[in-house]
Amino acid sequence: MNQPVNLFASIDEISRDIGVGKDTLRVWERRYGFPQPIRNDKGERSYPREQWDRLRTISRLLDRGYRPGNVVALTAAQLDALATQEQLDTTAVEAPQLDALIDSVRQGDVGQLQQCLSTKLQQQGAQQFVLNTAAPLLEQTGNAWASGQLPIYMEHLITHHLGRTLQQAAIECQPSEQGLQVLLTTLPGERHGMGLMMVDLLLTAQGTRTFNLGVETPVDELIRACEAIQPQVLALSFSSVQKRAALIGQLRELSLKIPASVVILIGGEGVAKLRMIPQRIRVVKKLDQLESTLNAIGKQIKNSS
Amino acid sequence: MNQPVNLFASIDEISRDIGVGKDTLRVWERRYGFPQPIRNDKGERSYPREQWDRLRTISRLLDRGYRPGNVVALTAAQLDALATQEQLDTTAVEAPQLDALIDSVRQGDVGQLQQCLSTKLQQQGAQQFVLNTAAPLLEQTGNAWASGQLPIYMEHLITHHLGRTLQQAAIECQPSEQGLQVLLTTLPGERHGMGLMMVDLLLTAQGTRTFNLGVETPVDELIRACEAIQPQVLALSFSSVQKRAALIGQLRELSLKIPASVVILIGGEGVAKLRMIPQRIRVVKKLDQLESTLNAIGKQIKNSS
DNA sequence: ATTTGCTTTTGTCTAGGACAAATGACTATA
DNA sequence: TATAGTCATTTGTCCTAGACAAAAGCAAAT
Repeated sequence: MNQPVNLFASIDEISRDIGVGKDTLRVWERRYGFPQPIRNDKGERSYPREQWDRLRTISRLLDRGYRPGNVVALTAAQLDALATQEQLDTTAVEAPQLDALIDSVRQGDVGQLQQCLSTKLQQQGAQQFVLNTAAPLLEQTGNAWASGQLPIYMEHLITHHLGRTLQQAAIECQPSEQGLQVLLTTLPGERHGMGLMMVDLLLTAQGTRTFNLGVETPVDELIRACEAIQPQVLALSFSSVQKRAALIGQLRELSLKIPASVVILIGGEGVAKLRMIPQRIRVVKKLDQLESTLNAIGKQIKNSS
Repeated sequence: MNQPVNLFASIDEISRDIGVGKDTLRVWERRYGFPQPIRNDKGERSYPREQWDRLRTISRLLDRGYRPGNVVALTAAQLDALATQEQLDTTAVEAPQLDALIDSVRQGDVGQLQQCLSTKLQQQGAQQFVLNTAAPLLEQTGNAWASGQLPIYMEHLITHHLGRTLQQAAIECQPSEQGLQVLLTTLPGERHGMGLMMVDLLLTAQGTRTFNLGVETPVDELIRACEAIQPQVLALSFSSVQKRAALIGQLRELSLKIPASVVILIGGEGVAKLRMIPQRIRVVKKLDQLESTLNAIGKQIKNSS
């Protein structure tokens, strides 16, 4: 009764679920011998549940910087060992409380989640809420999902309510009329909007006026948006970077074509390892550095004007 | 200065932007002779801006029920003729006001947009706001984008603020403790969450308690979610249906494996043409029928208990 | 400690074939 | 007139196997 319902999944489902291209899945099979799906009557790949789970773990490890050649071919046991080790390494400060939160969702009590988030928001204020609750909760949830402890629908549920709370908080902030104007988005390929919303709230709470374009704005559109809105800062969020080359290219294009008066800011876990970043682009490696960075920019602009 | 910046786009960009698979793009080229991208120095397809625009129009027409064989090979002029015709057919009631709204965004005045949405929400109340403003605005925006009148970043901007307004409205509603509980999501492949949010607000405004799982919840996860949350109603939203077969299959699976006590509700533009829908699934073809349908369900459940 | 060059790894693209599901047109039945 | 059944056509997705450039790792030299 509580068994997984779909024992097998198509390459399309797998690809979407773990965020790895179909071509890549096929080439892994060719090169590393894993995954090794059975074929259905049409000759199409059909991935058993167990391989699906394993691929999910692999995908997570790749996000952490491991390389396919070193993890794709590992046995399930080796993989789990690595995964738990990784997870321990990054356990957050407020872990127990967040675990309790996730547990409440696990038991079907969504009201509890919503209420708890609101309470924490009240207690901590917007900025601390983002740094101490929202970000770690997201991380924790992701870990729980990756290790199969949390079904994806619960991750959805948590994400949704977290987003809701963030947005509400942002609406309640009164942006000062004369503060900085920040244009906020992600580049094509980055579908995670959560980081965006956290940044949005952080900035809004600080009195900055934000224009959140949502996810995946094409570069040329972004350039046009800058011309139309004329912000002082353009902030881009990256959760994980798959195509470093494309990204660098896009950044370079931006740095050439965006008016020099606009400060370009990039941040998120995905940019930590990047090199070859064009000069004028400033990197914010951690969320808690955002505020000070922005203050610095504010002063800088004030002085120069 | 106001010219498009990227004169050429890769197959990946095109595919993501217009929502058509890469394989499909290649096979269109083979079969219909369009698009006919030039090749870059690596031999890869490189789509000129003009073909990109044309593909976007085509994609829109396909959503309206046209078939590839009949529209992909058309000349740009023929295509435009068809598109404008289609657009005229569906012009909404409150069009002029909405056009003004879109115009304000076009001129870079986002504050105006946000404020206008809030005002309309206050004036009309949640339900009328969804029916008369949100839904038509989305439609109108989509049309403007498809015909190239509105850059995609503006569509993003509008969508974002609309979503924000909807969520805020939903938060302000007080769900009655004893009303219906509705689980809300989309199936994998349907990435449009806007319909979801509109439905969420409509229901919440009505006193229903909603659990919004966000987009693309896999079927088996959905089944588990139903077991955990035990809602009275499961509502699924579809904006456009690409793979009818897969959808019907998923619906059938749901109808078999979801407890019989749960009413399954599907709605959205995508389901209007569906046949072969399993008996127990109820279809809501238009947003304004949602309220009465849900009331009926509420009574039905009350009587039977 | 940073730059330069070399080797291996890795993701994505290409071509053309195949096939089942979906659609549309046509026919036969109530 | 409407509904159900049959057949041909249309259409999206998957397949194989090869190719290649960009990224990452590593070593040597500045």
